[in-house]
Amino acid sequence: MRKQTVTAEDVAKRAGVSRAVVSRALSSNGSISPSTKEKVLRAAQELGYQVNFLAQGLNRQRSHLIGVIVARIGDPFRSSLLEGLLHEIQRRGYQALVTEITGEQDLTPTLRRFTQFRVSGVIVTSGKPPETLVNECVSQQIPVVGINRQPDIPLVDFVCSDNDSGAYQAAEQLFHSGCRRFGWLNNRGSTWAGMMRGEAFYQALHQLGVDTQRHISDITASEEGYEGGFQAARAWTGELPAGIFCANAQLACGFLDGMRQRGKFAPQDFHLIGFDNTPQSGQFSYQLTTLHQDVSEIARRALTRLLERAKNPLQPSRIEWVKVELIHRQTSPRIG
Amino acid sequence: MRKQTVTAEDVAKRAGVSRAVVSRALSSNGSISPSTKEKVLRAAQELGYQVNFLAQGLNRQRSHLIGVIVARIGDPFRSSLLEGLLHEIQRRGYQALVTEITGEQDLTPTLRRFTQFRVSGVIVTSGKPPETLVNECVSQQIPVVGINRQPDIPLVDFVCSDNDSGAYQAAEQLFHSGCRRFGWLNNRGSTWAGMMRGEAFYQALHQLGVDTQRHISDITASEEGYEGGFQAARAWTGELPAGIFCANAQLACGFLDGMRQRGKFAPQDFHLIGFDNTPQSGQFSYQLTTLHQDVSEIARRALTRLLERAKNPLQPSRIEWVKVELIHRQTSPRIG
DNA sequence: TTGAAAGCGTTACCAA
DNA sequence: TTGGTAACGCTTTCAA
Repeated sequence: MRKQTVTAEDVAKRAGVSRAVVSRALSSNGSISPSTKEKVLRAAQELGYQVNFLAQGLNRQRSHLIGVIVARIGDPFRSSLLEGLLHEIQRRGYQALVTEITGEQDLTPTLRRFTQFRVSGVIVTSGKPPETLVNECVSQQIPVVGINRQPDIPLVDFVCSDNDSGAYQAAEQLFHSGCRRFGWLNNRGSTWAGMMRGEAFYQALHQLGVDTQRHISDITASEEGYEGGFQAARAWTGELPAGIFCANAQLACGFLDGMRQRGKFAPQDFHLIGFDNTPQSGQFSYQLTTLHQDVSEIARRALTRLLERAKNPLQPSRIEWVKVELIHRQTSPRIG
Repeated sequence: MRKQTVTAEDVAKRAGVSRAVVSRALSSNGSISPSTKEKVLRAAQELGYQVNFLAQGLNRQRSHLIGVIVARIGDPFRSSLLEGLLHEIQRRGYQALVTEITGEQDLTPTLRRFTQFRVSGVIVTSGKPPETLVNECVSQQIPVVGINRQPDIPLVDFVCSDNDSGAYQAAEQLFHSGCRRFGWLNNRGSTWAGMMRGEAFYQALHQLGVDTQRHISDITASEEGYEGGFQAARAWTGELPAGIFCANAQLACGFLDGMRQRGKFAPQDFHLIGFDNTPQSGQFSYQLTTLHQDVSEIARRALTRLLERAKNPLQPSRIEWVKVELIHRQTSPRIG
């Protein structure tokens, strides 16, 4: 019975050279004459040689793996972000190691596992990794980048959608549509990004001359997602604000439906602007005016930051803000 | 400058034993006295020792990685299936290697990459891997399991939702609701699962005494997903069938919206039953009657099959049908 | 430009 | 029960 897998040794033998030469031919790392290189390549081809990434990684102290931490993939925005990341990771010749966490407590074992695989980098799209853990990564020269997370960890880069700009655009759209009473819809225990959007919304309205104490109401959902928005709408008792801004699309769609059930519709009875521009928000039944997050661009930048920091691990932390764009749909139609 | 990573050697030194003993203490594989085992474990703990999975995998010829092939994660059903798989993979102590493919042509490089990482198994949720490639896996003792794929590859196991049963349940529900003219909605270039559902629907209606030649119409969407269903509804010219069964939830929601735009509503103007029970299908705006696919159960069985075949690579191919359940909602209300 | 050899960190076999 | 040692497959000095 012959050996199952063909190794560099086999290729070397066939090409009449040494293992070392084979390595050089394939990694184009170290000098080699064009003719032997071709000879080796042909031999490798003929034998169907495939590098053993485990051995390669062990030797180089780094695999071609990139760890991705996600949560609640069922959420449409999250899954589209993951899709963007996978695409970009593969495009750059890496392979994604994906872990879904269900809470902060999963972060430690996950990050640890990633280091055990000697990943080339870690992308965090959910949770807030404890600083000590991140330091472990840093000390092992593993770059970490956070997406839409609070950018306050040294030596970690962040790529975030421009929440401020989004909130301003929303505030202006609502204000110039004639709204004078406003609502801010978010769920209890929101993400950092959600909270940023809320704060910026208040600020923007303040700058537009709105009395933020008296004319903005917080609408707080007791849970996240569609269900949270739905319940919040059903539970709302006060007067309905004319213009409502919402932390994300799922909440917004739920709110829309909850209000619909009470016989209230946008844009007739209130305006509503969401965030994320998930596929669902564009569907006929919702047609939600919303801020588009450019997941492809976010993914591209995240990878760029990762690879750059791999070369230069101690450079200061960088934060990149990715432009968001207001998509005008029915729940707050374009003005004029 | 001290060494960056702590190795088994370091632990051995500290515990006053050999590397081999350390290995045994951690893998509980090979005999070791309880006292030394504890000693080693403590030393490992104190040093914060973590096994290098690359080295381990290289030696054992198998990593603790499981490759997962997906496509269009943006689709709600697909992302929930992925979620289920990730959960199950992690629960069993493995780590998922996820690759998104955009077409059949991505399959070969992906599968090849998986073998280069010496994965413990491959789960295919999209695409139909060429038999030669699968044989490569088989010859390397890498188990492959397909989910909702056509079960016709030797030495590969399959886990599928019970499309037949689902189609029968749908047919009965529609028939007993009084429908006598039927429609089957699917998109051009559908998946195998979609086609199975259609065939079974025809069969079921036939058994119920329906003249399948004259009383069932094919409604064929020119593209998949919501958009496809929406367009199909807008483009439909014939008489609207009383009871429509649809290959999946996205198509169904799109169809519902497309009809809604034309002033036609379910269940007043027609009945509609979808497949998948995605979160969206339960939302207030759709309330789609649909067949629930149990993704957790599918994931569990897939992993079970994978691990079992790892032990016994040459056993005959197995197909498991996972029960589906009709969820009664508004588009075809429960009878009686 | 090439080859020999020394690792990379584990595990598994074989003696002791 | 233990320790030595030979793999696992690749990369990378260092000489030649």
